[in-house]
Amino acid sequence: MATPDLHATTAARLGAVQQRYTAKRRALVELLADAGQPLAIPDILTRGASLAQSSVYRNLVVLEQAGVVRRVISTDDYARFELAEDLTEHHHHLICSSCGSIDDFTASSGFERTVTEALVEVAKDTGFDAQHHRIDLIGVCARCA
Amino acid sequence: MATPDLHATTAARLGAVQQRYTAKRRALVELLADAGQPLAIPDILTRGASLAQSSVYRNLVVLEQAGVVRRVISTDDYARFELAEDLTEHHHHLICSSCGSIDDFTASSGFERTVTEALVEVAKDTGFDAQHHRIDLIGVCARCA
DNA sequence: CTCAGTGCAAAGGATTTGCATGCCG
DNA sequence: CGGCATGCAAATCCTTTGCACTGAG
Repeated sequence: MATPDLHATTAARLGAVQQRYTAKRRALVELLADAGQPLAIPDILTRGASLAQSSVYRNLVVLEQAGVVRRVISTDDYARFELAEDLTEHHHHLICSSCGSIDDFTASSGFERTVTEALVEVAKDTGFDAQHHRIDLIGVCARCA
Repeated sequence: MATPDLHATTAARLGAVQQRYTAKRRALVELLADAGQPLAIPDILTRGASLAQSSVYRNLVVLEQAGVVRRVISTDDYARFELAEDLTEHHHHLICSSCGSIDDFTASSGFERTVTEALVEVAKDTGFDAQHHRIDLIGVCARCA
C-alpha cells in the first residue's frame, strides 16, 4: 500500500516543521499505511511497533502537526489515527457504534461533487470558513452484527 | 424552543427504560433544548444547572440510553451533548478546529436525498448496517477567524 | 559535542464510581 | 417503607509531561 514516494513526502513535511524522519516514525507511518483503516494506540502497540506508548503518542502529535496523519474520533475511549487524505485517497468512515472500530469507504465522484457544492453554499451562508468535510456512517459493523 | 410534547416524549422514553423523569433531568433537557447547539459539561454547569457534575454525567448517560440526547464529539477535550434528532430537526454540524465549539446547520432537502441514496448504496456494498449518517464541516468559526 | 528522539515513571484531566443521604412513588 | 436519584469525594484510565539517557549529525 505504501506509495513509492510516501516516505519522501513524509520526510519533506517533517523537514518543513524542523523534525527528523527517524526509523521509529517511519515504522509508524508504514504501520498506518498498511492498516488501511484508522488505528487506535493499543492496536498500534499490539501490531509490534517497537515503541514506548508515550513515544507513539508523541510521534503521532508530531506527524499530525506535519500534516502526515490525522486524528479520528470514534465512539469508544481511544483516539484513532490514519494517514492524511492527500497521502491516501479521499474517503469516509463506517463507524461501529458497538465496538468503535472504523472502516474506510469511498463514495462516487458524483456524490462528492454534490456534497462539495452544497457545503460551499452553507459556508457562504454562515460565514464559516470550512477547511474540509467529514461524512460518517454510524451503524453496526459486520463483526458485531 | 421546547416543543409542546418534548417533555411528554422524554418522560415516555425514560419510562421505557425504567427511569424517572425527575426535576433535575427536566432542567437538563430544557437547557439543551434552549441552547440550540451542542453543549459541553462545563457549559451546562455554567448555565446554572443546579446539579453536581457527577449527576450531570450520570443523567446524560441515562438520557442517551433512553434515546433523548446524543453525544457529539469535537476537537477539544470535552464531549458535547444535544437533543436527539427526532426531538429537534435533522441537521449537521460546523465544528471549529480552533476552539472546538459546534454550531448547527441544515442542508437542502435535495442534498439530503442525494446523501441518503448514496449511503444506502454504500451500505449495500459493504454489509454495514447503517443507522444514521453524520456530516460535519470542519473549519474556523466566525469568532475565531 | 549538541540536541532531538526515546523510554520509564509520574502527573494531568475528563469521566466514572462508591457510599451515605434524601426524596419520589 | 423501598429504591432510585443525588452530592461529595475518591478512583479510573487515556493521554501528556518531566527527566535522564542514547544516538544521529
